[in-house]
Amino acid sequence: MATIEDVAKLTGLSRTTISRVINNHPYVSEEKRKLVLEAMEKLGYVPNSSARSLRNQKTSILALFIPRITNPFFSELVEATEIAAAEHGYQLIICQTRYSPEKELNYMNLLKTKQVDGVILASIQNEWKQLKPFLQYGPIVLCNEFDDCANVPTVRLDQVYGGYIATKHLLEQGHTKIAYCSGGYRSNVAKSREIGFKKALAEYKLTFDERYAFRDAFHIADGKRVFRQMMALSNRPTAVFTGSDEVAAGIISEALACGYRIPKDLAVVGFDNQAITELTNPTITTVHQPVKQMAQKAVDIIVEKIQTKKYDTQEIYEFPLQLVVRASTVGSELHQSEA
Amino acid sequence: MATIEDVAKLTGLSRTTISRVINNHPYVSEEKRKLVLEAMEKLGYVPNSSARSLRNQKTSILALFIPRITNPFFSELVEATEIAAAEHGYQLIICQTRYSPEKELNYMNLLKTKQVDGVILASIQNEWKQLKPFLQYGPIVLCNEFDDCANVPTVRLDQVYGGYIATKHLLEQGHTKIAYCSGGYRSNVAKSREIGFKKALAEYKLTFDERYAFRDAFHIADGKRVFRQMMALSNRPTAVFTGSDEVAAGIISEALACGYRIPKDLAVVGFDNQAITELTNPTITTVHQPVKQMAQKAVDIIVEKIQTKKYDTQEIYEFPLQLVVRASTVGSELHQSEA
DNA sequence: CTGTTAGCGCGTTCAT
DNA sequence: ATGAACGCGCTAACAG
Repeated sequence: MATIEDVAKLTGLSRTTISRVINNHPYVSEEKRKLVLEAMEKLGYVPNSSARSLRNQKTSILALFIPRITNPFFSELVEATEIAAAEHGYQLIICQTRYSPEKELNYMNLLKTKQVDGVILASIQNEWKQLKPFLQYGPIVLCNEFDDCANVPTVRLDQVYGGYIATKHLLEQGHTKIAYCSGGYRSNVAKSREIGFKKALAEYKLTFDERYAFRDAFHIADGKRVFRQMMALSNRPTAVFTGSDEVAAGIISEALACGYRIPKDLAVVGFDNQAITELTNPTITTVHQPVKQMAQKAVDIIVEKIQTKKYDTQEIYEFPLQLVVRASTVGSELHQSEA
Repeated sequence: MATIEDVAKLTGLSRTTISRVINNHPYVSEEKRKLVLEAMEKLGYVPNSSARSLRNQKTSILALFIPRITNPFFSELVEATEIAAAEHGYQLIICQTRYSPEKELNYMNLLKTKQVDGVILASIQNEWKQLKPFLQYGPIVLCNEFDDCANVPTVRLDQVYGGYIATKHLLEQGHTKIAYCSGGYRSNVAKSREIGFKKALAEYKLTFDERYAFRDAFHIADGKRVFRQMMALSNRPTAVFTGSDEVAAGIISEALACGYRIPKDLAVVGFDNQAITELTNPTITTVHQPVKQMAQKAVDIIVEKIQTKKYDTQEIYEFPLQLVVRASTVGSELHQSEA
């Protein structure tokens, strides 16, 4: 392992000059610069990251918190975040909280121990007051998930609007008995969608029926379960809003297996616009989320915060959502509403 | 930011003693140990990772190389690897090569600059001779992808057998014109499956028809394209082997859209046993890969190599694959072969 | 333009 | 059982 000292010796220069060449400092003669570069090449020298991190108080690593990566929404978020981070010269450490507040808090120590320069929270498992103290060690940026109490930059999507347009679409198809699915009680994303859902209902003079609410639907299997629960109700819904395409796909799958027809017997709208929405039969009406833009913005922001060292600024960046109409809500026998 | 020095001052002890407490060394009186622990608590002290990394020549970070994380197979691999790494006290940096040899080589510098303690390659974009020189900086373990020239630990699956059982299953259904899809020419995983594919054909006295081979199928869209290409052939295949469930799903989707029936007009077998295999209609016959075990083993191995510092040992750990028969290959009108 | 020097925060001989 | 002192590899004053 060649060190900067080895390069200095070989060239007969000082460590400082070598360091200047490494960091592209001015005031190094072209002659010596070439000499150094050659020596580095010859020795296979590369600066040691740990030493640089210690000296510069900077690791060039970001941590991204997600519940689980096998959720396609988060896969896409990780993909985009990793690419954006790389563009800024940052590496990305993945932290899967698996919906556990303890694991989340534990991973937060990465910031405290200075193993990462900043944390991007794409999901939140603790109360903000639990997380807030970590702000003294480095920047935290919320991306996707949010918390009104959090005095940090937040990049998010207009989930109220998302819940609204999806529900309104169902209402426009003539449905009045619409069930509601979401993933988790704790998530503000889910809560916002529910607000949008209710808002749409209210516009049609309908009230929210708690018997139609299923707030613990995350996976495909949950969708299948929810379908059976819905069909067991005395006054069955004719449409269902879900918080993810996975759940929607599960509902559709179970419905078909039970001999029901989609959307004739049950209209289904998903969320996320994942690849499966075009593979199931029928294809799934859903809400598209601009994940790439959101991730890019979150990285841009955190990189800026790392530089300015001002962490407790509440800035909100919101991106719009878009309804994508497919076959799970509009059959040929029904009137259509949107292109 | 409290340092070890601050704790020393507060307790009136030396830095050495504090360090001993941090690292659970013996020869520290219970009395002082408690004193130190209290002081650490009071100051909110936590050891600085960069300093420890520099001093110990160890970062406790692993790098995992994958082409792209949105491929569900790799999502699952990342999930399992992150969990296994955490169990060993390691963090995981994600490196998406996006099938680019340059990006792969670039990420390899993480090992050279000592930013990570080891590299797990789940895909390979370069010739082994390009990668080999990095072995002098730290351990490289192959996981999933492999290379016969590579003198490093390799954790892999029996892909020849995987190609064999999937193809044999199709042959047992009476098919004789079987197309072949794979992802990439470079991958030894794909090459192995092709060997198994041909082996099964040979047992049935059939020869491989190059016109039936499509070696550039990765995504859903590729599946759709391949279906159209197959149907444009003069002597159409009646079955198709694919290297991923995504491609299989794409083929099925396009086939149905074109009015064909699965498996009656075309039997399709996928690979990976992803969630979508149970969502499409018909469900997809596929090959299950024990990703979790593979990831766990790879992490165990690399952690061991980091400790022993012996990197160039060619050890091979192979896990078996399993055929999962679903509806895309066996219809009610066909004779069935396996439970 | 270049070199000398002093740490960044920690762990670890080697004494005592 | 405890401490003094050195150095991991690098960068940033400060001199010159």
